[in-house]
Amino acid sequence: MYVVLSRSGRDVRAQSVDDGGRVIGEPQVIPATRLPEWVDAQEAQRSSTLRWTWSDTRDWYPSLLGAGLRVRRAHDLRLSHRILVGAQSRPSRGASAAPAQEGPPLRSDASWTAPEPVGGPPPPADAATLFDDAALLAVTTEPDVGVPWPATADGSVPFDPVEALQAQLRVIDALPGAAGLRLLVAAESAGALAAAEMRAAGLPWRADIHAALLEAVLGPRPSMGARPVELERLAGVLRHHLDDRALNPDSPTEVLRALRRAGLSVSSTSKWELQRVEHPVIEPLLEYKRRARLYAANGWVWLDTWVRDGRFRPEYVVGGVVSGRWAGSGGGALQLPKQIRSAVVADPGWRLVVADAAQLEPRVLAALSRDHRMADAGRGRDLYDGIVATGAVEDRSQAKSAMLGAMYGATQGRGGQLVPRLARAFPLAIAYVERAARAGERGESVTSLLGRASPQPSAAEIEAERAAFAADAVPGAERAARARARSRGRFTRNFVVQATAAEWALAWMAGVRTRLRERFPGPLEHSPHLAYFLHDELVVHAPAASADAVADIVRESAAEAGRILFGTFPITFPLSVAVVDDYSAAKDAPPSAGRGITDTTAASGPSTSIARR
DNA sequence: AATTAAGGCGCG
DNA sequence: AAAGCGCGCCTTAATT
Repeated sequence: MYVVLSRSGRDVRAQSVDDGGRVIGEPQVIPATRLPEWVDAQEAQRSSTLRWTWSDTRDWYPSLLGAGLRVRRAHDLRLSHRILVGAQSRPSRGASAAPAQEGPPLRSDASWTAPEPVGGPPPPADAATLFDDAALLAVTTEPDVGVPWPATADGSVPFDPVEALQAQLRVIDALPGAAGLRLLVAAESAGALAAAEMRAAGLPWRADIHAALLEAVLGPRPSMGARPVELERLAGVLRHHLDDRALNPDSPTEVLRALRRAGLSVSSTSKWELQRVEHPVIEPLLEYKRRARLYAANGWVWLDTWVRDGRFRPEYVVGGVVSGRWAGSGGGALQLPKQIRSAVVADPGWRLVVADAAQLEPRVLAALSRDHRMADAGRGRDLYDGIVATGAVEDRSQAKSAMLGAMYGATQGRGGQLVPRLARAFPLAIAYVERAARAGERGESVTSLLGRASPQPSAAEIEAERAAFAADAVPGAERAARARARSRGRFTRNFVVQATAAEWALAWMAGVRTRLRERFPGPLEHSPHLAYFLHDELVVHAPAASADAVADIVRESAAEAGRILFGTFPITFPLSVAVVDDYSAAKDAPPSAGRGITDTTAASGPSTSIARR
């Protein structure tokens, strides 16, 4: 049952709609000021079936959270729209593909859909080869406007969310993979709830600890525009070594020029290149860069801007990455340097439960491709160790390089060398990503397990590629076109894994938040709550007495996420779970603990354990 | 003066 | 172009 909310002056209209999209009864009108208590009452009466449906969780949920409520489930029309437009515009292909049944067109409004609206006829059903002109997609017009959709996020233009919901439900029913899409839309909406909750609660942050760390590394806070003394000192060392009194170490151009003048054969000033050069200037230069980065990205200005009342409240952008991963906005939420994680400290009497899914993406690939041998390799232990045990490669580091190489499309270097050995040991898994790569090279879209579609190449790119293979093409164009196609292939190759891993993570997070709410009801801030999320890692801020129960919840939810996505396929998703006072203490279990997947637990120190199904 | 691109580095 | 995916955001350099 959906309860669709919309604003009408100072009132809120609530219309019930059943799972088939049929309107149930008359709309109720609730004064906006009394919405929280009304929502609360509805949740209490029928929360297990009810799905709050609104244009945008970011517009509706914060005020409910502010009133001390948490809702169980939601349907975010904006996020669902985006997913469905992507799924709908994907041409079905292949001789055996079901006839296109795309349902009613959804309006693609640029202000609401992050991916560019795309559309196009299916390519020829026969197996088209790479760079065959026939394989390139022609691009047609956007789908017609079918569903009224607000042009602005505040819903100020006429917009009927009931109609929008009905259209979405019809589209889902009409698309192949409806069950997956239904799940995906629910998971994405749950993510939106979690993101709002995490922003509301914030990540506990000790500004004093952060500031002390800055002083230790940079010296006292400098006045505006001045360079911290430690950076100035290092700059002096660099100037001395490079014999350049005026060198600005922040200018890559100047530094590169000075390095070459000093006789170093480098083509850039990037860390990876400098690391392999022997010269007395390298060490202080890398040290300067490390500290300058801390100063610029997470220095005092960052602290002033982003930490208030002991909390860091970043904005999470749900589905902000094409793969469905979250992005962040403001404060570099998803790039918190490990260097400063010691400032993330639980409140007195509270703990951080830090959980990390071990080798999530390779495990997702094993399950996606139904590769039992790879799944076996990871059962109950570190997957890379398991790969070594099969004899495919010599050591863990090789296993990791090979795995990443396979998922990213490495052709050279260590990864490129090792992928063939992986392919012999795990042919199903490797074939899966290879197929995705070939599809991308042909200009096709690929999908995640639940049906999130990768964006298709733009009309301009396809046309440029076509032109590059014409008889009168400019010299070199063909090579460039092949490079672009390969680049697309690496993207689609990675997309199938990254996007499905993002779905696992959404399911995991959804399970955690639902269980936390059930087990520990009441306002967020007074009970265990999600505090941070980072692709394959979750942090729950919890009263110390509840930390062990929370750790169990996190593990149960991981196992459940595996079942939701992959059913009975025998894949495990081990977690390292640490109950700690500060975030930095959670990083990597001690070596004796077997890389973080043993069963030791202790209330006060770092501890790890494995999730089993 | 105000944007945009490039170089670089943090995270997964 | 790191050998190979996805991001955000900082400073400097280039362009309008």
